[in-house]
Amino acid sequence: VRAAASRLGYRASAVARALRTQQSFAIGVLMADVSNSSFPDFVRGIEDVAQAEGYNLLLCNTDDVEEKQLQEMQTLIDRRVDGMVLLSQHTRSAAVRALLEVAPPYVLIQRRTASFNDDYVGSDTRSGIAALVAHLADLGHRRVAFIHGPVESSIAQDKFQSFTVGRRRYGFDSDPDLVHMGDYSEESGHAALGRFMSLARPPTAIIASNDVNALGVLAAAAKAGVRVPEDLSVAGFDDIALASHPRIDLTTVRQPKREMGRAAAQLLIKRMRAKRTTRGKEIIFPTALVTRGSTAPPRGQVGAAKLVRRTGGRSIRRRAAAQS
Amino acid sequence: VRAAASRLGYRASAVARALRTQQSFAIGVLMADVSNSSFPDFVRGIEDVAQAEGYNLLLCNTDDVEEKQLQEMQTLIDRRVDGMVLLSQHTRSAAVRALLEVAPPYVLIQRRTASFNDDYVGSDTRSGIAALVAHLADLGHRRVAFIHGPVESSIAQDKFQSFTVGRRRYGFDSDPDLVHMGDYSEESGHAALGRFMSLARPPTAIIASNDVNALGVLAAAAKAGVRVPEDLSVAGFDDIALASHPRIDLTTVRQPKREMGRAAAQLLIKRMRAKRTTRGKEIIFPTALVTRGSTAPPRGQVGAAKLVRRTGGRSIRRRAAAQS
DNA sequence: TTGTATGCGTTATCAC
DNA sequence: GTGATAACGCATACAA
Repeated sequence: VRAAASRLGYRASAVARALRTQQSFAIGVLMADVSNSSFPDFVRGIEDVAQAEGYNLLLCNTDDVEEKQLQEMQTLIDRRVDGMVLLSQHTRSAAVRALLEVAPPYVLIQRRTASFNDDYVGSDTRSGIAALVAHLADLGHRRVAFIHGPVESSIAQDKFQSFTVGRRRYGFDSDPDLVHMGDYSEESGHAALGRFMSLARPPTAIIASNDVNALGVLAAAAKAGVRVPEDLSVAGFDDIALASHPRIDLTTVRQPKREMGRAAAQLLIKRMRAKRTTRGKEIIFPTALVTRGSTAPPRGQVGAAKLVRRTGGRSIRRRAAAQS
Repeated sequence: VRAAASRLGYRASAVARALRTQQSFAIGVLMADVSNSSFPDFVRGIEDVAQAEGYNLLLCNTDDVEEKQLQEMQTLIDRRVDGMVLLSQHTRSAAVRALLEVAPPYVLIQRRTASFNDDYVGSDTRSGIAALVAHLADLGHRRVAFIHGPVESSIAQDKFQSFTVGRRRYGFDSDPDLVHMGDYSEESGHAALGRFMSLARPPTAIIASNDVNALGVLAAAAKAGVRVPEDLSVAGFDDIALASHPRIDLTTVRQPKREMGRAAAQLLIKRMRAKRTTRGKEIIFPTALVTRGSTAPPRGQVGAAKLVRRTGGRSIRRRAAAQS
């Protein structure tokens, strides 16, 4: 009957359907900036399962500005998205919590709120940093600088805490000067290197807040004539695509970003489909130390070098996962 | 009257409004893969103006597979997006054209369809490649290899044509072996280097299909012990963020991607608001040669090196724009 | 200005 | 099963 008419170009309106059924099959994704290399992998993972489950993604850039984030969240709510993914967003302020209160189901990635009952996908950053610190200690480093990520970021705080634990354990120097309060940007790495290298006693290694940040350190080092790893070891966190490039060859901690994005989307969709509200679930992915050429024994520590047997090429040491 | 009730959490439904007004204030963006570094900058530019104009972005990954693209396009149409941005997508096949026929306004980025009357935003790739070829010729290169992007890409074809013109002009060798049919991937660069270097007479320089592709060449060169630029000059196209990193330091052709994204969104919105249909408009951005450390005179051409005065640091030569 | 009815294109409900 | 009808939440047109 209507088959004939339908064949000739008719397509049901998803808008009308959304109004009628009260579900839009749209998922909002909030992030600081798509063009920051830290994020696209997560987005891709989210889209992988969203697409498979018939959902579309609404992308919002917040530039890490809470004001913009609130605005975009409101927009997504107005659009009646079925769910939201908050990728490394502000999650603790009263204004954000108030909006989340009236928001559709959501899941957090890379910014936890221990005090709240949210769905969360993250990675075992503490173990990752611990492995990294152990690696540097093995190489013989005792004067290790640390670039702190955004102060309000729970992940950045976790990393720092894990660093302090390791620092104590291995007897690293703990001058306040060896900690730079920065963020995840490349510029921040640039600035940090400048500060660290102008110290009376510069560090022999730097742990950056993440890979993008570490790229800034590497760039600044190259410009300043500081050789890596001969004069200075540098490590990052993330294992972005570039980190493995031979020209960069950055020791870092890998976290499976695309997988994490997938998991977040799955968690979210599950939550969206759930009839009754249950406790927030956390999925923590294991991290893995990826040893590359940017870390080596410190100068004048030739002895220590012998302690470390470089196997064939690069080595990846996996850390146990804490799944909950 | 209603002010009171409104204050207590009421928010108009964008879904209902969309149904009623027949405009969704959503723009669909189709791209191969967000996690490919070539794309996020464009997306960011699109979002800049979309956001300012009250539109939201629906993101779709097509993996450069026409089948997926068609599917996503259909989804966007079903969702009644007000417009679509086709970022380096298939645009010539009958199936795609048929869908575009019934689609809302759209704009093409980085894949032109001269035979159709579409809105288009691109960059002056020909001039860019011409400048690059001239640069290599100035350095003394006469045996220059070329990695061809996806065969169906109009941009890739443009680049190749411009290359052949320059090749003839400067009397470069024109062995068929010096052209590798590849794509924009890093792997493609890897493969190309292997093939070129195993030639009886390897090239002294390689022009990659884009920066990501060039990164693959650099990586493969590093692994194969081919020194850049001493043994081989390498150039890319795009000027992605990493290209300027001191460790990469890639000579390339810059195109203002974020600006192009912005222009595309503006063009699209203009088209969406237009009452009568007008001719398709093309906006071509100028490109600029960015000379960095990955290109140098070929071995045994010390004389030629003198022809080129490296000014201070890096030099950027701007090319005139063709605006239409 | 303020109020009331109608329709956007679906899905769901109800009667047949 | 098949077909008519209401309702989703707005905007608009029209009446008051």
